[in-house]
Amino acid sequence: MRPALLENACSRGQEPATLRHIVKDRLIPVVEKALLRGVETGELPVEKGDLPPVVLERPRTPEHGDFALNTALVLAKSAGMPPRKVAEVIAAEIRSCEGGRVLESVEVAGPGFINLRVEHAVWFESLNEVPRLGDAFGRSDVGKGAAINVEYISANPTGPLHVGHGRGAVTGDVCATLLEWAGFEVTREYYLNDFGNQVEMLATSVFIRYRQLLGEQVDLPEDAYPGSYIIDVAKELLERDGPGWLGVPEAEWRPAVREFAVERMVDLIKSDLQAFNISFDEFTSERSLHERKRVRHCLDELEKRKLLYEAEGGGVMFRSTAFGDDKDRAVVKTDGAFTYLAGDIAYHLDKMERGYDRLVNVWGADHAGYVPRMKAAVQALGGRPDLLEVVTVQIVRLTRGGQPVRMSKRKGEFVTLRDVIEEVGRDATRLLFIMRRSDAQLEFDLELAKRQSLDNPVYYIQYGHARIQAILRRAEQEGHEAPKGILSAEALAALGLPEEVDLARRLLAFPEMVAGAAEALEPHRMVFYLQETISAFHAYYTKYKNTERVLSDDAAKTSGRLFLVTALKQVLRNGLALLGVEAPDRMDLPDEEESLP
RNA sequence: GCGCGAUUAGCUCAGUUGGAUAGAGCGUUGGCCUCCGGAGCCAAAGGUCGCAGGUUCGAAUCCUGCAUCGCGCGCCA
Repeated sequence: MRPALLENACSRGQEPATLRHIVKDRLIPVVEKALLRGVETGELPVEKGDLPPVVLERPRTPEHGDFALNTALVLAKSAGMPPRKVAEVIAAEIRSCEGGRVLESVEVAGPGFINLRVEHAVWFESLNEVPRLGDAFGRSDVGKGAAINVEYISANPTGPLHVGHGRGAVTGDVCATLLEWAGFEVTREYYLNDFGNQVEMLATSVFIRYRQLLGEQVDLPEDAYPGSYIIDVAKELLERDGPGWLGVPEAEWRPAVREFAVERMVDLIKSDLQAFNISFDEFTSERSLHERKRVRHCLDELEKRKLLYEAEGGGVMFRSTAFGDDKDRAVVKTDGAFTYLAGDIAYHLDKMERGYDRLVNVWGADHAGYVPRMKAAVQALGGRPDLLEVVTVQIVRLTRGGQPVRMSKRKGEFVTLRDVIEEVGRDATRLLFIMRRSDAQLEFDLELAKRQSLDNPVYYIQYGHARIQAILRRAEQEGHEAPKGILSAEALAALGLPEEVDLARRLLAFPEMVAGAAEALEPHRMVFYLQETISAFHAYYTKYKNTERVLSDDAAKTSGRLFLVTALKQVLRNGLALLGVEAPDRMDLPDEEESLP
């Protein structure tokens, strides 16, 4: 049975699947109706069309109620009335429309805000959504099933992933998951640059190491890949094929060695990704785009639109300036070969032709200058200006105990993603990589990251989950009845401490937070949400540990609090799952008395 | 030189798309365990939101200019 308190004369039907905030979604129609009534009665001297959309903001301070409405401030000018006067009119309409069943109070405050305070019971009742939806609580369909392609990492297959790739990897992965939760149909994609100079240099590097292994005196060229993993590939090549490639014309060994090396590198990258809990739906090969004549096809499309022209010294230019780029870009070199850009445009055309409604690229900041020409290309091929969104990820500054870790690409000395995962752990690495806005530089301290203490946000968050599990285990041992399904009337009545209301409010904001983070492509919001929510729980726990415990002789209170804590556990689990981070049932304490004789 | 990003507490960073008295963690100082996990909590101190204008009921947030730092500016990929 649906609790009567939530039934409201002014509310209109909402499908649970579209629900983003169960309480807000009930209040907004009330306010809308109140505003319309004000206009109809003439108390609000504005046109119906001038009414702004109703926005319920969450005030910073609790004294300002649960939601704040700024409509009066917005309307004051067009109504020709003082803001507070407008607010009084609106507040009165809201009161009469709502009837005092959901709202505890409607107050005019400050310059003309209307502060709404929701009945405590409404918060707790609404919490029934959490067990009802379980692992799906937080999902919504604001994306309406639109197809969205998220491309990330796309590192050249010329070596292991490094730290910078790692940050892009988690950013892309969590953005993709957020979008899934927000109701998009998501494809995770890796663009494999297995074509062009860099992979040719990879082949060259491997072949030289191969010759060295066979005793030849040859030096590695200046711009070759110096890493020791190249030697490993050369050894594998020797193992598989023997010394037979020596003395063979380049035209013969090169394709074979290249193919072998790229395959090894892709395997290496895939195993790095697996260790990082990252997976893809599609790997699209640049080479295959050329082989399938997709690049030629793409240039034909541009040609049809009269957007190509011959350059002076030969080659072909793309008129990207027609779509806001600084200058036109070459797509065919003077030697007749396609440029990298030509392939990348073809790749984006390919994605467009596969029917995506939105394209998201996660790129390193060093590619930021590339964004205007890619957006120009997408528009040139008939895409909406906002079809392509690019998230740029700034560099990671790696430190150890505050001291910068020096990396030399020239000498092949760089810290790989795998090194970091092995040193500090997968969960810590993932979470710390996305706790900052992606377009801001990130300092990553290896010492701090692997410390298993409060200093480390990862352990702080995971500890919160473990602590709740400990309480639930204790409840079971002591024979308290586990809350299932709907909160009973008695248990509901027993809840009401300010911290309990606050927790309920936070939990119910979860779906909205997920949808907002997805829309903005800002995964770091999730980390902050979890941190703040757990912090609120720890404060509640500590404050009442000697007075109002979760587990007590009072059956109603115990039932209500177990319900609340179980809902909290569910939200933490869902949030951590979204981040791809473990939610441990217990955490082992480090040895406390190591110094005992 | 041009473009992009950044500039908020001693340090690392948030700031809900323009809201009310600008927040968190770390660090500093001082408190709280007859333990539902103290790996926790509370409190205090700490600010010219880089600078100067502008937009409006209202600006850390939007616009312009300037300063500083980083990145980019190839018929490389």
